[in-house]
Amino acid sequence: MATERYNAPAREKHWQQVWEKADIFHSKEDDAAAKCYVLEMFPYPSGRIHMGHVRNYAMGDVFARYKRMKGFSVLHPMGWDAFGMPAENAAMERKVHPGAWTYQNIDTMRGQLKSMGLSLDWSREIATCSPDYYKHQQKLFLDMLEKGLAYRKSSKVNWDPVDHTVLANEQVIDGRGWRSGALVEQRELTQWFFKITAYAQELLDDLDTLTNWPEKVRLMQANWIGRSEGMSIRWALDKPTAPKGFDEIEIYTTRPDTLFGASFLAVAADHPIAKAASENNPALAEFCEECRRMGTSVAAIEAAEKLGYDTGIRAVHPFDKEWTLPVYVANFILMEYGTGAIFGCPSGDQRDMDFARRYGLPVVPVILPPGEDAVTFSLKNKAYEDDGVMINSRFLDGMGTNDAFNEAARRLENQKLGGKPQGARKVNFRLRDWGISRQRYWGCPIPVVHCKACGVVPVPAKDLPVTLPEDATFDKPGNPLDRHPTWKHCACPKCGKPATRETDTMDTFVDSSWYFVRFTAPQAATPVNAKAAKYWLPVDQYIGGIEHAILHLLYSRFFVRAMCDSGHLSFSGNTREPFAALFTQGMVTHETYKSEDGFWLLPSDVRFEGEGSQRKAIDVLSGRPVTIGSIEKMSKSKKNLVDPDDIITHYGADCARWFMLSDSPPERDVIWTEAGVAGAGRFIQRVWRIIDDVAERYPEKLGSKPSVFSPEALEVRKAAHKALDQVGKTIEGLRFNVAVATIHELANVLSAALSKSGDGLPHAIREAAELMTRMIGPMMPHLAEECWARLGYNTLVANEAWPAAEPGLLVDDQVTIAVQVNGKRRDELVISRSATNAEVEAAALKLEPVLRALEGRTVKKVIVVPQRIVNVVG
RNA sequence: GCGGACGUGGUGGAACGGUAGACACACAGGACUUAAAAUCCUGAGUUCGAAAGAACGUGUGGGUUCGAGUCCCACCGUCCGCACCA
Repeated sequence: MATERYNAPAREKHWQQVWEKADIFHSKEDDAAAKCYVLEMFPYPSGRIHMGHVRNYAMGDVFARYKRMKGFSVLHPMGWDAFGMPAENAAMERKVHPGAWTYQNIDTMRGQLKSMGLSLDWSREIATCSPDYYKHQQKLFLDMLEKGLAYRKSSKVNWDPVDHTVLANEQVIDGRGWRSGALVEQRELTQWFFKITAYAQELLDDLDTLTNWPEKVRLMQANWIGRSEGMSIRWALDKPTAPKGFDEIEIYTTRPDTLFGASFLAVAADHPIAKAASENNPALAEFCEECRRMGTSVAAIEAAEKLGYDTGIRAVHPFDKEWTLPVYVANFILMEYGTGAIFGCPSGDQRDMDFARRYGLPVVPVILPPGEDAVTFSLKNKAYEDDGVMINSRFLDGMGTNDAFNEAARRLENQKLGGKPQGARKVNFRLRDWGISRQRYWGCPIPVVHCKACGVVPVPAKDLPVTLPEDATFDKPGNPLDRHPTWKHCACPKCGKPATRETDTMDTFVDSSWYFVRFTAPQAATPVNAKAAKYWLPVDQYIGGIEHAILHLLYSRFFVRAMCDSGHLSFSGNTREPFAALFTQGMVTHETYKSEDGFWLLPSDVRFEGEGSQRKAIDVLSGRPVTIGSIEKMSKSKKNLVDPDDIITHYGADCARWFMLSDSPPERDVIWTEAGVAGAGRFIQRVWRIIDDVAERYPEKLGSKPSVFSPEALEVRKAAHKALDQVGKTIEGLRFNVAVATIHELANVLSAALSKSGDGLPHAIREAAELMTRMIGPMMPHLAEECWARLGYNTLVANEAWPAAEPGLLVDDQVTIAVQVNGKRRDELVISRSATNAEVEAAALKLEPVLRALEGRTVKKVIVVPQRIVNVVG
């Protein structure tokens, strides 16, 4: 019998050394084998790994190890998303250089990840802050610049007054910086942009090819891209009322069918006409200023308030020269979308309705909803925005919405204003170009030079990388590169005269938009090694947090396309998608604890008394009661953290991995509980005891199959092979919690079998033990090695093939069939698998509970689903 | 407001339209022990019943079906995303 407990922490170190010495996770391009590129989103080196990392990397590792065992040539790399603000904040607060801080964190976290026993190819490790990485990124930038995919323009930007930097629209959440939480201001600055909008249609269309992505993510991206089909329509302005130099206004609409319901036009505060009209109208100028101030922040909060100002200008209806409409400046019109001007149809749009009611404008219903009567139909204050039949619309009357759209469009296309068609069909996208300029030090320098004579001059490729100066200062806010005494001064690459470097660095999302490409050839002299990229890409299974559903994933999808179009990359298939399959795992959550005086407490500072509703928490230090709060995502601010290091040194990495994979479906949040971890730890000991027991009793490696198996032995064999089949399938589908349950079941069977006897049972038990050892290999790799060695093998489970289940053992000769009467289960029937429907029916009708349930009624019908169920209808 | 997901025992959760509650946690009883821990065995959806058994059970109400946790419709609740996108 097993005497010693399995000492996980000690044995895990041992097996990690064995793996490392054998260098078994080193991946190579092997044309003879099918490839599998498994990738988890690489971490930001914040200092220490957290439980979210443990969960993410445990899942990826199970998949990678399983695929290795299945014979795939696996690429499973790791690196560091190493540029970004926190390093600069650390520099400011603690007077350490961002680089030193970052690399120190990387060292710590690399050590932590290694202690998890992940099957990573560490020879491919990359850090995006290394010039070895970002010099290639600068080359990519230059080539995108040449192709017109990177450009500079002046634009209103989101300025974060705390971080002193520009933010992309995606980084502004509810009017606040995603990192600092500060209210974002609008500023006019010249910025670098990537032309992601050039790919809007392709990025949208190709979402359909991503069938192994969560539907939710595809939908979120589609909404973000925001395609709409409509028309731009030019309206003539009524001469006497128009400002100087303006004789028409162009609006964008998706509903030209509702033109006869129009009662006003509205333009954005930044619209040229609004500006012109403001010139000799101080009150209007003040109103426009007010709108701008509301900008991103307050507008979001006071979304309900629709305000406008009548410019006095009147526009002529495109279908009726005698009909003029007022032109307003309105706070709910965005200059950035469409043409920054609309026509308002109050009956067909709720915003327009609100506006019309506020300013006493006419409301003419033009669409009759299905089932309504034209005579009695009225709208009150609720617009009808759906389809219906046109009314009050002259030549459109009686048409359906679609036909009316087309008819209005046709007429406008053929109708001339100023010699040009008055209307044109137009597709509009919500997606805007990606602003990548950041006024920060710790990022990839944008490799261009500004010359008074030559303008913007790209740094020649031979002069790359443009590296960051080591001796920057971080003692005050603002851009350290800009205030550096010498760094920005250089000679113009074109004319040689004194010039200045670009001091903006790139958004760190650029770094993570192609790291998965670089992993395929991390030491290549060019950004991409074509052969390696062709072999490994796309990523076969990408795993990460749902929080990147839009930003990182959309940028990456854009970036690989830009890399293709600038000659760096080519895909063999007909889509250009970087991630063939995506899985978004849930968060790790934990209870929160608050002391009497309102401070958050770490779980390790709290002890518990009582159970269930009587459960009370007590502050370990003060002995005073603690309020148990809601279960939330583990975060530094709420202190509901459990340190992975503590778990790994106490219970071992396998335990942490196993717990993370147990119970909760991987896409859902998992609640970290002490009891759950302890349970996982107990199971590890149990597996060890079982294997130790088997090895003690049956020390011989599995030999040839005996000719006779007792029923008990056969049951064990069936259980083992069914489990093998099931575990393989569930890992394949990333349903780790089900795989865990299956292994539990097998352990139960195996442990029970040890107290039985019968022909062939030793063989069956030994076989089941050997199978189970390999089955746990992907999930608890260290324990598997220990068990495998105990079973007498000197090979590594990590190098073993995933065993093939015997098909004959996956099906039963005798099947249990449920017997229902009128859909209610009354009994069950054990019958030969090959029994005919008639035999099953006959057997079912003899069952006593069936007869009882029929209560003498005649049988009307019997439905037999072979090997599953019989339903007697009576 | 719009869009989406989800709702199953005390808890986490299983379940190709076919025996609901696998597996685990927690719980209770028992064995082992001087005792405890560890371990092993047993029990358990709810209600009625000593038991056999019966009725009711997957948020609520309808529907489709021989049969619904699963499909359809409406509602309630929870969570997430977007939010004046014309």
